[in-house]
Amino acid sequence: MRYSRLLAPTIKETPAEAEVVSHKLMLRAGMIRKVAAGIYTYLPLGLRVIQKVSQIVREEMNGAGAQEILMPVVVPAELWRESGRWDLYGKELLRLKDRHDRDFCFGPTHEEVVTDVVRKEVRSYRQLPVNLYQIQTKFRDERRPRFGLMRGREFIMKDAYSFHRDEADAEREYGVMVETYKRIFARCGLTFRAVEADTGAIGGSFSHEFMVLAETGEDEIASCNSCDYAANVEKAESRHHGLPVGWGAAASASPGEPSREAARPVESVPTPGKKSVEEVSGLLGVDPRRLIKTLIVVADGAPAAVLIRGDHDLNEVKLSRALGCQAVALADAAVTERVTGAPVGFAGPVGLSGVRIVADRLVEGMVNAVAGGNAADTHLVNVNPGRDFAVSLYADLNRVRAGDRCPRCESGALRIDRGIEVGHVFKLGAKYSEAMGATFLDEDGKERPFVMGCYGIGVGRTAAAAIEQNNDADGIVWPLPLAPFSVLVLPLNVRHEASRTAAEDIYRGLLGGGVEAAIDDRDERAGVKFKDADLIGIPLRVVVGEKGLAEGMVEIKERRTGTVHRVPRDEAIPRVVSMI
RNA sequence: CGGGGCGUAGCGCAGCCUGGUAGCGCACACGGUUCGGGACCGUGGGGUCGAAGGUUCAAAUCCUUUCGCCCCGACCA
Repeated sequence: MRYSRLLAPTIKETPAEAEVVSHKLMLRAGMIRKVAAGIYTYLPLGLRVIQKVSQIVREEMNGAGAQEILMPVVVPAELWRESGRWDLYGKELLRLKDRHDRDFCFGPTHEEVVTDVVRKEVRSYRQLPVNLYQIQTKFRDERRPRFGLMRGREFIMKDAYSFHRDEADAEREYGVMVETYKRIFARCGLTFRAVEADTGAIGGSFSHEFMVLAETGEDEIASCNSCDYAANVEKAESRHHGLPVGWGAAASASPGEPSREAARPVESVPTPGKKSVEEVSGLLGVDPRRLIKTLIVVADGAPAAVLIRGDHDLNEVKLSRALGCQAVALADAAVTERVTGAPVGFAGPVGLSGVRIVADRLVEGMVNAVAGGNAADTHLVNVNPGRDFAVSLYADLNRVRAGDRCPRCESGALRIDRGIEVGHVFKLGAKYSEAMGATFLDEDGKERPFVMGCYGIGVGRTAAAAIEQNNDADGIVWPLPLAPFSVLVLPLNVRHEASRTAAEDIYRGLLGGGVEAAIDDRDERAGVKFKDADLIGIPLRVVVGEKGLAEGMVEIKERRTGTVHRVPRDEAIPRVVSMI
């Protein structure tokens, strides 16, 4: 590619709309341009990167035995009604009508379509398993698109769906996909982790997310420093031993003996103006672990009280899963006061009526705890679960923190990192096949629903994540496999005949050798070309200058390290080839 | 969806409070000088001030409505 013909409109100033580095740099490097909120045009450089990611995905998926197909973007509502998701999916599903007033949607995911294909075309267990994937533009009408390609409304995704005769084979394929994904992200040159994830609205039995580690990630992931346990914080557990604090020095993360402390009678104590755990524990001189924190929440419209040990935080995702409800939110002051009969800050489980009380499993063993008194400026001490109040449900509701003990191994502690979700694999089971009557005949001639799996990769998001992880003050530092070009030949002065000719020769030689090369043949000052080259982030740069050329030399510079290799011009091509 | 903010040249912004001929930097075009890290000088083109309505002799500026975009939160295969 000749830069003089390339539409790569780089900009010096950062557009105001960009918040994260990948978005800023994609705009500045002339890779993408916004058309509407969360909707972008991919300019030539951006598209080349997308194609690089796609090609890696394609090769690895094909290598794993999957087959590429391409499904429609516009999907008739009937299919979504069959699965029940037409009514469940909500506003993220972009719905439209055709000229006959029939309902359609713009596919945000394609379980229904692919299940429809397979139920029509696959009849026998002999035809299984089958894994079909596509790389396609999706649309989800996100409430709040942001961060450029990281969370767009329209985005390119690889989605794969596998169909199996039984659970065991689905699990086998799941394992194959996990390994395939690891290869894909490794080939992309990314630092990532596969973590256990919440299955969310799509349902299914278990799932893993693939997280590219980056400060700006929207997700938090907990991982063990000793074993290979890693999970999204939404789902992560820590080791409790099911105990309260073993009174004395033991911390939550340490094993302890069950408390032998004898239960004492409840007493009311004045705690004027002391609302937070810190204030109350400070006033009473007790360890925060001895407090029961009572949160009033609204779960699918109904208020409930949630009990958490004082030093812990509520994990709302775990709570909503435990309650089996769709939406959980902290209640506002009015609801809290109505439920507890007290100002915010003095809620407690004792004497609460009319609301469900759910508690973290750690609360169950607490003895002589401190809790709100459901009256202004009042707390209760020596509160004991079971004796003083009833809990309708105990569950793990604790949000893990760095330093918590690993739930899987004896010695490990958890650390928390931020990550960008670039891939997600699910075991779906028969949810869609049953809903849509997608069945096959097994060896016994018995009709059975397909057992399914689904596997997604955000292609554009992967490119963005690569930038989040690979950039410096001058711009993008592409990992070679994702770079729009491997090498840029840069004649310093195209009006200098010998430089231009030498650069053209090298450029053509590289192309002839199958190297993805570009040449900056613009009549621009050297500084401008250098700045653009750094911004765009092409891994290798061959600089052809008048002085060097006089000595028969050119320079090869590595974008990532800044290392410059001075080589004879005739050796430039083999040197470049050896470096990529 | 709740809260906050912003829409003025392609981009980044000032002007608005206190109404009176629409500005700056970058980018762009032309001329000259320059030429290994986003050059300099000069000249020039480019604006329905997001849109609609209202107040006023007069609206980018004040009022109302509306659309778009951004941020925080909630939410999110």
